[in-house]
Amino acid sequence: MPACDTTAPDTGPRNAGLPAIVRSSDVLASVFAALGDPMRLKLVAVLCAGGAFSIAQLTATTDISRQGVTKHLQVLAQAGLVSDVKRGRERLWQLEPGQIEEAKRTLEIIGREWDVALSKLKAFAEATL
Amino acid sequence: MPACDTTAPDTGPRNAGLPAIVRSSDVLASVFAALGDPMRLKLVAVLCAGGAFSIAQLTATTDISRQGVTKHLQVLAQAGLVSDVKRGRERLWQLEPGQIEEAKRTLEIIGREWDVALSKLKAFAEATL
DNA sequence: GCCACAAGCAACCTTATGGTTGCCTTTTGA
DNA sequence: TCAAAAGGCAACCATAAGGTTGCTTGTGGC
Repeated sequence: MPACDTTAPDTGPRNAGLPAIVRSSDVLASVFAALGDPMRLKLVAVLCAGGAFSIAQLTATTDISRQGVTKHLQVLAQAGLVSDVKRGRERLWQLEPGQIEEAKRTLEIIGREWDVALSKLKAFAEATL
Repeated sequence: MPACDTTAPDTGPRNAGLPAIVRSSDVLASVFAALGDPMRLKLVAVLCAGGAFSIAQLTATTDISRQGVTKHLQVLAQAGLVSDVKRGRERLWQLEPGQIEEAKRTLEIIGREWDVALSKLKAFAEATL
């Protein structure tokens, strides 16, 4: 897969102040991708509501197999959204809110930039009318 | 273990006060999934920085084919993140910030719930020491 | 020491996804 | 009026993703 570099060609929509979003887009995309599945979203919701749970406990809240849950947890872990701790013969999973904060901040930036762009567009339209 | 069962009267993580997240999880997941790809994230960044662009213009900012860009735009559109307007022989795409706001709000909720859960856990731990 | 429970590993299957190419339709403008 | 630009449609390909089953390993309790 192409690495999606930060400097776009100058033709067309030049990167007029492209937000820092694009720079770390791979990490960020992996976070969004991890949240982009109903089952994982549910697991996150369960974890964020409860604290730390074992795989068996988490599996009980779903209707898929334990292995399925494990795979989802690994996806979430790889995106840095959850972390695990071994305790005895079980492994407890809990939320790691850092990346969630990061993702939230990105969405804030997008929204803000968009507002700026919109107002510029509007000003331009009014000026040329 | 689930710490102090203030609201959760059961063994596992039953739907103990699951946030409203889960209800509309499918729509929400599709939004996150749409953002969960570096190329689409870049397209969103370009759109949010610039206003409205044609497919050809957007393609010029990437290194994939026009058809590839079209597919990505359709994914974004299906998630409600962008919308299009036909103008002459070209089709202009622009951001639709509603769903982005929604996603941001969800992440806020997750973060908040998690804080609450954490403080409960902490209180419990301190009480039993 | 032994049994049962929690989890890990690995193979496998099916479908979705990201990307391509080739060709057709619509619109523009000289 | 007709060539070229913008885009749509459809087929195709490779690989990743979601899920399963079966078996092995590790731990705890009696």
